[in-house]
Amino acid sequence: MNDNEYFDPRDQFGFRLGRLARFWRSRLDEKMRPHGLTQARWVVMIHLRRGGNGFKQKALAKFVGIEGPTLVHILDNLEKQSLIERRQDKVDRRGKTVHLTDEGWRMIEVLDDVVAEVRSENLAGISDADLAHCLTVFENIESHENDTTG
Amino acid sequence: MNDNEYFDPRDQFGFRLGRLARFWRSRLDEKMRPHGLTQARWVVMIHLRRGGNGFKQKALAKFVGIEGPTLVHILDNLEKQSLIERRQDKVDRRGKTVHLTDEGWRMIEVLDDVVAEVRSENLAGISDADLAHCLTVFENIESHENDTTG
DNA sequence: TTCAAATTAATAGTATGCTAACTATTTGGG
DNA sequence: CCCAAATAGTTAGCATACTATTAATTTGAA
Repeated sequence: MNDNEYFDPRDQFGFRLGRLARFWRSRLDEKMRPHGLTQARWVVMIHLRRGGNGFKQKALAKFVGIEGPTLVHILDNLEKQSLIERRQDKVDRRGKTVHLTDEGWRMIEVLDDVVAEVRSENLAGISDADLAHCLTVFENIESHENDTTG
Repeated sequence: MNDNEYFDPRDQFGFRLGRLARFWRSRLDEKMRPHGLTQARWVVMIHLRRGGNGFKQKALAKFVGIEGPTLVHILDNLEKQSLIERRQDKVDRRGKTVHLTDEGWRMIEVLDDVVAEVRSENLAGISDADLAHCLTVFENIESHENDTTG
């Protein structure tokens, strides 16, 4: 008997999660490549749109769920592409605020279609209820963050 | 109204998936660090155990779900740690087979406990049925691999 | 048999993500 | 006021992941 066929979902979950995340990223990167963007850069731009311009970098990193230095590198690239700009914060000279440029806004509109296409391909045949169920499980797992009291 | 509260699960799925995968990896890496291992290296070792020693590198990469060059680097590190060894394939001199060392087997036994601990922390309060449901959704998404006929 | 095509692993170069350490600035206690 | 501590962003260095390319070897067709 091939024991590859018999999986305990608890044993498999972490590995499958990572593999699917790689799969998802690679599909998105592939479709975005002609536009010169990547998943990571697009995610940052989307959070700027959602949260409004003028985020301080630290707040943006937290909103996106990445660390400061990771954001720095992504912003460097987005700035080189003229899709965002950093401005010196007038109140606190340590800080910088991040803003989408006009070109950035236009890029988001273009990429909305690309992203919608990838989503509909990846999620074809899967119901909203199934996805919502997954998201609930995801939230439960993340909520165990520092809860090692058991 | 803060529209952060109203999420379409289809819009959110990709982002949440990536964020949870980062969270999972970071929890595992943190617990494995004292043993000198990482999630990526451990996943390769676990697949060697599951599939038996003597994989050709190409087959192992496919089994793990990563690309050849990524595996090369991970094997370089595992070999430096004396946890695996590469052997020249006797039949096909282009190929190499990968084998767990005695030390590798011992490490796996030690890490089984660590991994079980992380799993039980991360998955506390989540039922097998919920996880199995997620895995089914994951499979459905991955099955759309090259199915862009729509 | 011989040489082009395919195959296997490795190397080069890039992107993303992390922690630790550094620089500049602000804040707060003496 | 002044200096220690905190904070914001950056830099350095590492691991992981990818694609494109290269080197060695095998395969297969003329």
